[in-house]
Amino acid sequence: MTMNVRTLCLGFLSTGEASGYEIKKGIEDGMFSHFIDASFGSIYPALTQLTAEGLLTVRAEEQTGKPDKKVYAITENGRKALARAISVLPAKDKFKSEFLFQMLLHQFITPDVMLAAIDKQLNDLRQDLARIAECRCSEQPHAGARFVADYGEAVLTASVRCLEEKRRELVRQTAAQAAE
Amino acid sequence: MTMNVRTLCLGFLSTGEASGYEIKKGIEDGMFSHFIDASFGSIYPALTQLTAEGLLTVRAEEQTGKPDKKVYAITENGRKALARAISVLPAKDKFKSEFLFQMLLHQFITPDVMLAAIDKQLNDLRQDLARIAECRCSEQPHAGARFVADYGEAVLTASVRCLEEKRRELVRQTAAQAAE
DNA sequence: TGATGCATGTAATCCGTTACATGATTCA
DNA sequence: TGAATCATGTAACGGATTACATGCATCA
Repeated sequence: MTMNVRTLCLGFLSTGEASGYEIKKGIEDGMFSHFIDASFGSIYPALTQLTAEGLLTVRAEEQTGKPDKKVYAITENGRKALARAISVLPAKDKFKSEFLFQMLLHQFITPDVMLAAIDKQLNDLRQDLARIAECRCSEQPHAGARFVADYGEAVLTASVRCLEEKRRELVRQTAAQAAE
Repeated sequence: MTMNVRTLCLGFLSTGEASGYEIKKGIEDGMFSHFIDASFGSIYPALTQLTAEGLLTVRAEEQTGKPDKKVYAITENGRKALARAISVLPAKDKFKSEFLFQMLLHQFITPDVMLAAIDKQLNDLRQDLARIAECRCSEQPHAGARFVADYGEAVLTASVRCLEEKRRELVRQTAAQAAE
C-alpha cells in the first residue's frame, strides 16, 4: 500500500469536496490525525498533480473578505485509484517516540526533567483522547470512523493508565530519596 | 530534542561498545525497536561523523572467518552530548498507520481484504509483544528498559484486545449478510 | 498595531531509505 | 549451489518539512 500525501488527499476527498486548506485542517482535527499528518508544502503540489492526472476536479470559489478558494472534488477515476491503493495489505505501523527514547535512557536525565517529560506526554495523550471524543459527537460516525475511534481510544487510554502509574511510582521514589 | 540516527547511535553505545552492524541488529530486536528504526545507510555515515567529532572512538577488531569489525565506544564528550540532546522536552509521538487508514475508508474494500488486513495487524502486534517478552528475559532489566517494556506491553495488549473484538464483530456481520 | 486565521504556492533543505558494490563463511 | 549471516560503505533517489513570499480581514 502506498500511503503518501496523494492517497491521503484522495481519501479525505472521498467524503466530500474541500480546498487544500480545509484538507490540512480536517486532517489535523479529524479522525485522520491519530495516524497521519501532512503539511501545506506537500498537500498543494499533490492536489495539482492529482488534478492533472484526472483523479480530481477543481472549481474556483470566490469569497468576500477571504482569499479565493480552490475546491477539489474526487472523480470516478480518483475513486478507482483510491480503491486500488487501499486494497493492498497494509505496511506495518510506524511509531516514533522521543519520549520512550528518553525514558529508556533515563539515567542521563534528572528526575525533574523526567517528570516534566511524563507530564507533557500525559498532556499530549489526553488531548488526543479529547479530540477523539469530539469527533465522535460532531462527525456522523460511520462504521470506519467508529473503528478508528475505538482503536485510538483503547490505545490512548491504556497509555494514560500505564503512565499515571509510572508517574506515581516516580514521585514516591523521589520523595523516598529526598527523605534519606 | 533531536532524535535522529546520531542521537540513536550515542544512546545505543551508552550501554556498551558495538559495531555498526551490531547497532542495527540491536535496535531491530532490542527495546529500541518499538519506537525507532534505522538502516545501515544512515548508521554507518553517522558513526563516521560522530567519531570525527570526538564523540566516539573506533577500534578495528580482526575476526577469523568473518570480516573485520569496527568497534565503536562512546567518549566522555559523547555522553555529554547525549545528555544534552536528551534533556529537552520530547516532541510529540509520531504514529503512522496504513492499517487505520484502510479501516477508516473500509467502504472501498471488500470484507475479505478487510479481514486479511486485520489478521496481518494482529500478527504484527503479537510479534511485537513476543519480542518485548523476550527482551524482558534476556536483557537484565534496568529501570529504563522496564519502563519502556511496560508501556509497550500496555499499548500493544490494548490494541490486540480491541482488534480481536472488532474481528469477531466483522465475522458475525459478514455471516449474517451471507445468510440473507 | 500586532497576532491570528484564511488562502495558495514555491524553493531550499533535510533526513532518511533503497539499491548497489564487495567478499568471506556456513548451512541446507 | 544457492541462500543466509556477518560486515562496511557509497550514491542515487524520494518524500516530506521548513522557510519564504504574498495579502486581506478580524480581533484584542
